[in-house]
Amino acid sequence: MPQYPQLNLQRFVDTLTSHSILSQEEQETILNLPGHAAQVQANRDVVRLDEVVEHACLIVDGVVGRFDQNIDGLRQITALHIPGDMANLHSVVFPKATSALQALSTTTILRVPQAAIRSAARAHPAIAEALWRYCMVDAAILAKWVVNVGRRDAKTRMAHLLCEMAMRYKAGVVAQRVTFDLPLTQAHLADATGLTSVHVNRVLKILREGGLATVRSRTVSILDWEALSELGEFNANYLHTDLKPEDRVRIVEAA
Amino acid sequence: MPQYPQLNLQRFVDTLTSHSILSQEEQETILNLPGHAAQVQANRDVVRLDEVVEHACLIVDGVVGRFDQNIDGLRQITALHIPGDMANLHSVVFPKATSALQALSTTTILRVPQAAIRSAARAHPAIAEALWRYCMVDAAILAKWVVNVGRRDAKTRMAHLLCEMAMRYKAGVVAQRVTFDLPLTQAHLADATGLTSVHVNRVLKILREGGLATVRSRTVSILDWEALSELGEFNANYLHTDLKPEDRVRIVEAA
DNA sequence: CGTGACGTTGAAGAAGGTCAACCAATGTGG
DNA sequence: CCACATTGGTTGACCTTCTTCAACGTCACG
Repeated sequence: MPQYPQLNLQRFVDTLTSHSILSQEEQETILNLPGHAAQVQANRDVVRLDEVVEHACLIVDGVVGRFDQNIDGLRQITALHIPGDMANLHSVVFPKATSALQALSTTTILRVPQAAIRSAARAHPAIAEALWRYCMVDAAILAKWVVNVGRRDAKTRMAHLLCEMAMRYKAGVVAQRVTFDLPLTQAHLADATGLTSVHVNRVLKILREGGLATVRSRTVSILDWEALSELGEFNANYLHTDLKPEDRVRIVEAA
Repeated sequence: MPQYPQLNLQRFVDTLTSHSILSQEEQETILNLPGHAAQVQANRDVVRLDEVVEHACLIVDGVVGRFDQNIDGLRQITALHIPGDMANLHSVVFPKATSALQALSTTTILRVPQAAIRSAARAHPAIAEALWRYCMVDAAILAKWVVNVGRRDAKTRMAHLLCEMAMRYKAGVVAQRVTFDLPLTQAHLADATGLTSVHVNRVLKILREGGLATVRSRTVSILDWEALSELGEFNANYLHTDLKPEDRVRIVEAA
């Protein structure tokens, strides 16, 4: 299946071009990046802590979490990566992993050699710039998570997370309803929100009984987008999706 | 005072070269960046939310915080920037601010035009690379803050923050003691740790009475570095300071 | 059909928040 | 130079949220 990488890289290019301006040639350079697919079982590391990484991981299917933990082994997820995301693009500039990446469900990834990404970036400064910008969107999400975990109560936290994931999955809102696949356990949601799984369970019950959303182990159904996003104090700006064309950026002049 | 920018930019170059490899010429290019100094009073915005920024801010003196808040106006600091830090370097690739920057004490900043930074990056790919890497260190700190706020109790959180700031101030450990200037109020510490100022006060009392550290409104004295860093579960790796020369990175080949 | 992973629920307890008062230091205008 | 206001720090009493612990349910799978 020679088209396999291209097919999946297209989603990455789509993300890049949603905030950066890339010429046709530059886009094709990215589409032609090599990569080999691999499957990772749930709860297996994609990247181990302190590993020196030689590939960036494009998520093709499934979900991958970036993990850290406190001394008691209490885990905290600092990022969730879904299909189309380049999970550890930052390793292009920092090869040694400062946190582990773990598959949260059976996941298909495309390993793209950093050497190839680097030479693409070297050949096309606009690509380097777009990759940098991509990393900064990740950082903006991270900053929101600090606020979420630091200053919001459990219901609000969970609502915010569900809204964020809905937007990132580009799940369409139809008649206030949104449905998407989120293959996470309640324990994973707990690790992402800084709660216990018991409390996550109670919070989900409240959301369910309030008619806001139902979360089964694989699918999220938001029943009242308006209400849930208000509860979650959710404003999608920080995701930098769907930027108007005039808001997209390019510093490097055209070739 | 024509040497003024250079003097302060030197600290920024030092930070860059602590994880990136830059030639003499590249370093000088950064040192020769233009910039004009400005004073900002405590609690005044350096950058307003949604403002389209034309300058990056090098902190010369004082402390600046990156602020976000929940719907009730409860504030959360997502980053603290101290002298030598380029507070909003990411605005080079994302000019529109997604969070406000506010001075926490009377602060002197050096505003460096983005146009100049961009042309330096354009002329020297290694500079672009080093700036990208700098942003990724910021992001690594952010990820640690998520863990701190999400999974640690109040004492541990505060201890971790104090250790982090001590390291970033490069305050030397002398006979287990460390002292440095941290011009923050307890309310600021609360906003950084996701606690209330009342509880910050109680936690600081515990640290004081345990002989671990004293925090006055302007100076932090860590009395027992060993004990405080253990309590705070602090491991400095993520700060990427003092990398061994062979761990520093350069992708772009030498000119 | 047993075993393990995941979800659900209740009861009790702890960590931290809220409210309110008061103190000390500093600054300001008369 | 004093009256007063303001800001930041301190403390106590009470209350809420979330955690902890423990039990049990349910579904999938070997």
